[in-house]
Amino acid sequence: MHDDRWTPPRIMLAVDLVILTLRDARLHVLLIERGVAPYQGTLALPGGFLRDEEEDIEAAARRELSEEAGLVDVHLETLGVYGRPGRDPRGRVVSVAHLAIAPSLPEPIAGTDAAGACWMPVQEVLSTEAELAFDHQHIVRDGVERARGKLEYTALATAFCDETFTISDLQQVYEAVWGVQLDPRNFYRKVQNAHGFITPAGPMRRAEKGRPARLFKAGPVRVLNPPMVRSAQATLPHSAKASRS
Amino acid sequence: MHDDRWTPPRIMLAVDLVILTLRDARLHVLLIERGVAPYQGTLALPGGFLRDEEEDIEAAARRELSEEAGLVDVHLETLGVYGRPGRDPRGRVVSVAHLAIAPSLPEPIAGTDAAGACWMPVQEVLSTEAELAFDHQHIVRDGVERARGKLEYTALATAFCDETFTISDLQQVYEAVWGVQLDPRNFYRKVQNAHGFITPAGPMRRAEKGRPARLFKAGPVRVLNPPMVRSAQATLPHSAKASRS
DNA sequence: AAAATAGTGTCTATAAGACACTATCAT
DNA sequence: ATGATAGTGTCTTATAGACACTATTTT
Repeated sequence: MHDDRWTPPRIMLAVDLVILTLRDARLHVLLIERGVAPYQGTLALPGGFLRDEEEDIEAAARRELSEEAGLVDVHLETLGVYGRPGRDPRGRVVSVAHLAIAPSLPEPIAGTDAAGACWMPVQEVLSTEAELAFDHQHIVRDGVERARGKLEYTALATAFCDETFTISDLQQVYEAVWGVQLDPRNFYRKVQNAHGFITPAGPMRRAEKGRPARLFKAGPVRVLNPPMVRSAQATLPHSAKASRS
Repeated sequence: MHDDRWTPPRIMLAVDLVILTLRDARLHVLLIERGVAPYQGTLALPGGFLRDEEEDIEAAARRELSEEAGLVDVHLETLGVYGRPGRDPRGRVVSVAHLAIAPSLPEPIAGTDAAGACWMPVQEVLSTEAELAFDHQHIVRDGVERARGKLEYTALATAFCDETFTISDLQQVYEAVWGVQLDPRNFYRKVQNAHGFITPAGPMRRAEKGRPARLFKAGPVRVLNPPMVRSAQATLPHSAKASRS
């Protein structure tokens, strides 16, 4: 079928990171201004090549997460493979994209590298045309889609929160990621009924403006049952809908 | 931070295929007996290296699908990346696993290559220890998990069926992939209520033993609403459960 | 007291699961 | 007629969404 001397082609393997977080109730993604060609000066996802032939892919992703964003111990999962020929002018580069979820952080970045790192609202990234380097806008879109879907049937939302959080903190996550408004009363009930989703974190409380809320921490369960269905209606209590009757 | 002459390592990229189908109401996966080292003589997933540096990854997967299984025009999606160092004794090989779903086929294989190809019940593959080459058992497990999950909220089940099919054909898919038994009456209602899941295919029918059934074809919708929830109970009408009362 | 957020309860529509019943074929 | 599979209807229970109401804080 083919030449006996044939050997497989060698390609370059990169990891890219879609790092999502919440900043003032809006979903943001971490972008870095590229310092070198190609796409010098253009915004791009943090990432880089495998360091050597022995490095594990997830280890490389965690290394970039630490080097470029100063993040450790955050949720990290494989998002997909992006390897279309021609996506990188340097040659055949196949990138393994990862999705990372970080709790809200005060600083834009506390990392070591990456002077030009910034948190950018996802909405802006996805609405603009040809703003990001490579196929990174497409990767961001896929990452956000993944997060939206997993919020429904897994406990991923807690990855956006600090160690302890209130139920409205959690609601803000759902509202920001899904881009909808939810009824706090029904949300409260659904979260409580999802067995193992959240567990009380001591009798502590926290205040600021209204009645102090109970604190919770992530529960033991990763798959929600019943799931937090994102059904058709966005539950804007009784507004909008335009005039109808 | 690093040497100016540093260049990224070059790795070998492979594609592997988890091809699932139904054979006499059981879920099967296509395996091939390896003809060359490493793992010569061991069962493995069909797959192979990228042919050249220009070949697109999905194109390579479709090529292997055709060469090794004789399949064209079947459902194909990326499953994941398997690149742990040491998984292949030939060096650093990163494999992009794909999930393919084929309708029931009479022949074991009609392909060109692959003399030693065979359909193997998934249950056997997953229950045996260290039976498959490389990390392929793990990949099969992930592929089956993916299929199980997607059956719930997408129209993937129709990919297991021929162009036209009956509702019990579809039910067999769910029962085989999930490994449960479902009530035909409730299944009928749920499938019909999932808007756009299936559409009638002419006034044609088909018979064999009982009353002829209506024929349907895959509908336009890819995401099911409402989903086909695989809830806790397996709905074995009124059997088993062991003696209890 | 007023404003604001936290948390509970109640009502209604919808969907899931259990299962009786009717329909249409081959033999 | 009988057996087998297809398809419909009905009942009960659980859950989603709408929303009234109570609780606990700050100002």
